[in-house]
Formats: sequence, structure tokens, C-alpha cells
Amino acid sequence: MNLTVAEENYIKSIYKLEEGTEAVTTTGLAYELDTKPASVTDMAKKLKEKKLIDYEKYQGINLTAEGKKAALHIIRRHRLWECFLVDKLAFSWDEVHELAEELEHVRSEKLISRLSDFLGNPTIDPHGDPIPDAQGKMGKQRAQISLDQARTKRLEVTAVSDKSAALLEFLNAKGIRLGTQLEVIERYEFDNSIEIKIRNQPAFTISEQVSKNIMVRPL
Amino acid sequence: MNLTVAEENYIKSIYKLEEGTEAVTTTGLAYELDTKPASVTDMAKKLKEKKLIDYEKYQGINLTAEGKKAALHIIRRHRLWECFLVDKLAFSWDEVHELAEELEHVRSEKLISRLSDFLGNPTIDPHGDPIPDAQGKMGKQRAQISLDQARTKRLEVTAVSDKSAALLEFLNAKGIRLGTQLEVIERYEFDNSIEIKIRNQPAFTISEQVSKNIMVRPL
DNA sequence: AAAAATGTTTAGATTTGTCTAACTTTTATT
DNA sequence: AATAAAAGTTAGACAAATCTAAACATTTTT
Repeated sequence: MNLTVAEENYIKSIYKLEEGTEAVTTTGLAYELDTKPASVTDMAKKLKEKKLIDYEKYQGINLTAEGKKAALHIIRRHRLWECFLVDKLAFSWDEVHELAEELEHVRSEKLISRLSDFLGNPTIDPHGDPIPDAQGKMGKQRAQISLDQARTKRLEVTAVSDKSAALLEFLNAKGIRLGTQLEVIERYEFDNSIEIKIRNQPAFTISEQVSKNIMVRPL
Repeated sequence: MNLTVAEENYIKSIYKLEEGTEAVTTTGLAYELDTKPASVTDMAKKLKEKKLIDYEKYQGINLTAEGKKAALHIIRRHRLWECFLVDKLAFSWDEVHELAEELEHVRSEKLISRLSDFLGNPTIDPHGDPIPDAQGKMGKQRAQISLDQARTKRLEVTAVSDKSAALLEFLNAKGIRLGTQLEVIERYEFDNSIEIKIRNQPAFTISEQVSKNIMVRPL
């Protein structure tokens, strides 16, 4: 199955949206891809033709088994390149997403399998997301919840669900990265902001929006 | 200056042809890019518009200073990726050209400068070609001639001018790589084939076409 | 110097991916 | 249930990059 770069990006975004909600809508996908609903409808027809999605007019979009497999391969490439950029080229986690978006479209089984070997066959990427194996099987994400839902005080950061440079830069500045251990000092109900503390540093407050995107596990 | 992938490929091919001959013709460029002369004419107009080439109807194509600079940056990216694939991912020299053709189009100064550092800032690629530096300056190719023109018997292989997998595979099979030292046993005038010998291995004969593409320096 | 051959350009079409504007369907509200 | 709002689709257009076929220009041959 030979996909264009545009098709790969659609498949990847559909996969991402499917993970969260059940129905992938035309408008939601357009927003995710920073394009227009009309363009999504056009592409949906092509992807249906290629049997990568199930699609009926006005009924939303879902990946077929084949589409899901394609998505996992793209995600594998993306995450391996992120590992390469961070581990070998010393990029920080907030810089790698855009570059990996480009590198992921170089399609070569051999390249990716060698890259994976070279990196020591990592199973999670720099944002804490699992890396699918060559067969497209992805280790289950460790049981994790977002910081805004956690109900224990001592927590460890396991992943970040929004990969925008804006959020990652913010976390960097605050000293929050994968594996960071933090303590919840206070939860403010009026705006759902949370006061947290890392090690011996002074406590600080983060908004609900930020806390929703930090995934944690209880310590 | 933001170039499309197609534009980058044209610039690179024009540079390559300019190195050899003086005038780059529409047909010659079409052949190099495996496309049609009409397509070349179309693109020539665009590249002229962007001031990357000098072009007048029926008068052939030449890179401007700016075009040359762009070409050298693309070549730098290409050759660094080739180094990465061979040195780090254990590809052999006959496999890397096509992959590097894709990787070279990921445009990021930072990525390339980090990659270069990671590789130890190499100055020649796996085929013996010099790698331009970040400013686009390229170390002069060591004085070298093709094997068919060499007039001494003991020679060292310094580069290969044709990067087709076909030739490189052949050389691989015969044990010829960069740095290989060989001895010319006999030159046959009727077809310009050459009998050569590597170290203690039995002598074998190569055609004129092959010998024209092996660059050597006298020992 | 005219004719033939070769090389180059133009015109018009095609494909991919996108858009806007108008229209249709679905969903939500009263 | 009727209607308004939101979501989704279609039709027609456009830009990039390509193609074929025909026209045009240059070079080579006779």
C-alpha cells in the first residue's frame, strides 16, 4: 500500500482522534490537520477507496484494520526518529516533534529497523509514548491518568499528551520532564488550578489546561 | 528561500551537470531527472523567477550564485545522511543513495549541524565525494583521475562517480571500495577493458564503462 | 543555402491536494 | 414538530508538477 505524505498525515490524525473519542468527525479532523472540512471530505473518499477507513456520508470516519496497521507504522517511524533526535543529536523534547513529522515520511523498512537497532530498540519515546514494534504491536501504555484527575499527592510524570512546543517549553522551564517526581500541595476548585512542588524547589501553580496534559502515575 | 522538493532536485541536478560540461541543456536535464523536456522548460521559468538560475529561451540553464549556494546546501545534507547511514546504521555504500535522496529534503539547519557534529564533522562521504561545510564551502576534491585515464600501475581508489546501485553492487562483489589499492595488469586496446588485481586475489577484467567511473590516485 | 534532423517551447490536459461558496443533512432548541 | 444552528458535502476553481502533441528554433547535413 503506497501512501502519499498527505494520506499518511490523515491516517495518523484519525488514529490519534480515535484513541480519545469514538467518532472522528469531519470538522474535528479538519481542526487537527489545520485544514478545512471540505478537504477532509475529499480525502475521506480517497482513503475509503483505498480501504484504509470506513466512511459513509455524514457518518464520521473510522480506521479499518488495515488503516490502523498503517497508522501504527507511521507512529513507529515518528517515535523512533524522536528518540534519535533526543538521544543522539541532543535535541530537547520540545524541539523534536516537527522534525519527526518530516522524517517519519521516509518509507523504508530497512532504515527503520536499523535505526531501531541503533537506538537499542527503545519502547517509549521522549514524551513517554510507547513505540509500536515492527509488526505494529504497541506495548500498552502503563496505567496512567492525567494530573488533574490524580487523587494521590506524590506522583511521577510518565508522559505528556500534547506535544506542542508551547507546552513542552513551559514544562522545560518549570523543570518538569519524564520521570520528574512531584507533590500536589493544593487544588483550587474555582479554576481547577493545582499547586505543585518539585523536590526542594519552591512550589508553583499550573492551570487546569496544563494539568490535563501531564500524565502521571502514583508513587 | 523556500524550495519545494521538486525545485531542490532540479537545482541539484543542474549543479551536477554544470560540474561536467559548461552548458546545461533542456534535454540533458530532462534525462538526468528522468522527466520530459517540456517539464524542464516549465520548471526553468519558475527557477528563473526565483533567481536561482540564469535562463533564456533556447539558451540553456546555469545556476546563479544563489542557486549554487542552494545546491551546495542540498548536497551537504545528502552526503551527511549518507555518512550516517553507512557509519551508524551499517548500510553499504550501494544502498544509501536513494535513502539520502529522501532525507536530504528535510530542511533544518539545526538538524544538519547536529548531525554533522554527531558524525565527527566528516569531510568526505562514503563514495569519496567532499562534503560542503555549513557555509557551502566544499574542500577541493583531491586531484584524481578515472581509472581508464590513469597511466601508473599501482593505484588507490578515491571515489566513484556513478552512484547507481548497479555499479556499486558490482564493485562490492569484486571487493573494490574506497581506499582499495589495486594494480593494473593489462590494458586491452580493442575494447579498452582493463585487467586489474587486488592484493593477493586473482586478477579480473573490468569494462571501459566501469573504469571510467572509478576515480583513483597514483600510489 | 535549403532541407533534414535535433532540440526547445507552447498549449492544453491531468493528478493531487487544497480552497470558497453554496447547498444538504443532522442535531439541538423552543 | 417546526425551525434554527451546526456539521458535512458538493461543485467549481486553483496551484504545483507533470505529461502529450504540435509548433517553433537552431544546428547539421547535403
